[in-house]
Amino acid sequence: MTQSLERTRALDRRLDQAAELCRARGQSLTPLRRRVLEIVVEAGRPLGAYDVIDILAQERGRVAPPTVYRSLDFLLEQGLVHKVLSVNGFVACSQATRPHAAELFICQRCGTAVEVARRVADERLEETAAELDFAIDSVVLEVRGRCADCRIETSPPHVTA
Amino acid sequence: MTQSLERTRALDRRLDQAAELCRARGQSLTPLRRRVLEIVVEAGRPLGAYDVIDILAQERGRVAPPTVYRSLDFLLEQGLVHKVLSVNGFVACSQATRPHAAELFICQRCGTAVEVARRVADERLEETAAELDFAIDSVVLEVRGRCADCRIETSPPHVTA
DNA sequence: ATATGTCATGTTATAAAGTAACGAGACCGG
DNA sequence: CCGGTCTCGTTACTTTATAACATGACATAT
Ligand SMILES: [Zn+2]
Ligand SMILES: [Zn+2]
Ligand SMILES: [Zn+2]
Ligand SMILES: [Zn+2]
Repeated sequence: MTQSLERTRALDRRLDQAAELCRARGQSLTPLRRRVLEIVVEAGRPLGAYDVIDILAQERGRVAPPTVYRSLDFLLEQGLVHKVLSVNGFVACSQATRPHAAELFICQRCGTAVEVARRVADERLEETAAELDFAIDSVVLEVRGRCADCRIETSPPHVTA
Repeated sequence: MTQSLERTRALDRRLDQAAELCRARGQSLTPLRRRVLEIVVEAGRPLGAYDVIDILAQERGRVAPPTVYRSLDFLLEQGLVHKVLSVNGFVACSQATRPHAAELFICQRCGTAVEVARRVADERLEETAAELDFAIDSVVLEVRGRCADCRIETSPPHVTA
């Protein structure tokens, strides 16, 4: 668990930016919410709500689900994390300056989830929606497969819990 | 529950085709699996596994979850149904001749899910995967919003259970 | 016909994910 | 001080999904 000072500073900066973003919206990144975000950012891959609960519980004793779900819901609303339906998990947004639909490449071996900036779908998607006279509210795009590091490996998933 | 004879025949034909498809693959669409598929087709929108359980239970008494989940898993493998992550549901595939990723437009008011044939994503998706050196296994694309019928309505969701 | 194997299903129990409802403390403005 | 709002704690529960084991049907081999 020896994280470099540099990384710690970068993390703090990131959290400060998130706090500022919330403040600018008249919302507050409370200590709990900040810590939950920190946990998710540090993980670097999607975490289940109950993973977060377990981590928090080591620090503060029993933590009930609503405590964490509320914070995660808040972070979702603020666009600071994304929900990953494929794994029932939550991952930190890599570009949280404004809310957007996530486009994720999720490795089924190591569990990493890479968020892609460029809109992969968009044009044809909106065309199709227009043809259907369908009013888009949100889009879920999740690509499952093997990341560069894992595509050689034949071994079973290990997903370093 | 007065379904027209025509519709019943069309449904039977569809189920027969599914059976033939399985047979051609050395698999068997057993009575249970056929009935589960029928239920999902008849619903015309995503059903939860427990919805299917309830319907089956009216016909045969207590039905335990594994019974239905196994059938649904089979139908998923055969590409006869799709899982809809957004609603934890299962919907009949509208073009099951060969397996494919579903691209679904899901109405959040009435619950219908329209499957689109044209690949909305593809080109740019594969480009991006190539750049990441990511080996695609499957793609989840779910568009949430309001269908043509529901986009006028302001009332709350009713999702005719 | 008896044994062996495979497949589908039944059955029990439990895990994993998510939410409803209520209450207590902090904090702010009247 | 009081009333509202916001955050979090707590209890209990619902919904979704799976593990593990048992049974019955059918096919094939001895
Ligand atoms: Zn993002
Ligand atoms: Zn990987
Ligand atoms: Zn389909
Ligand atoms: Zn609708």
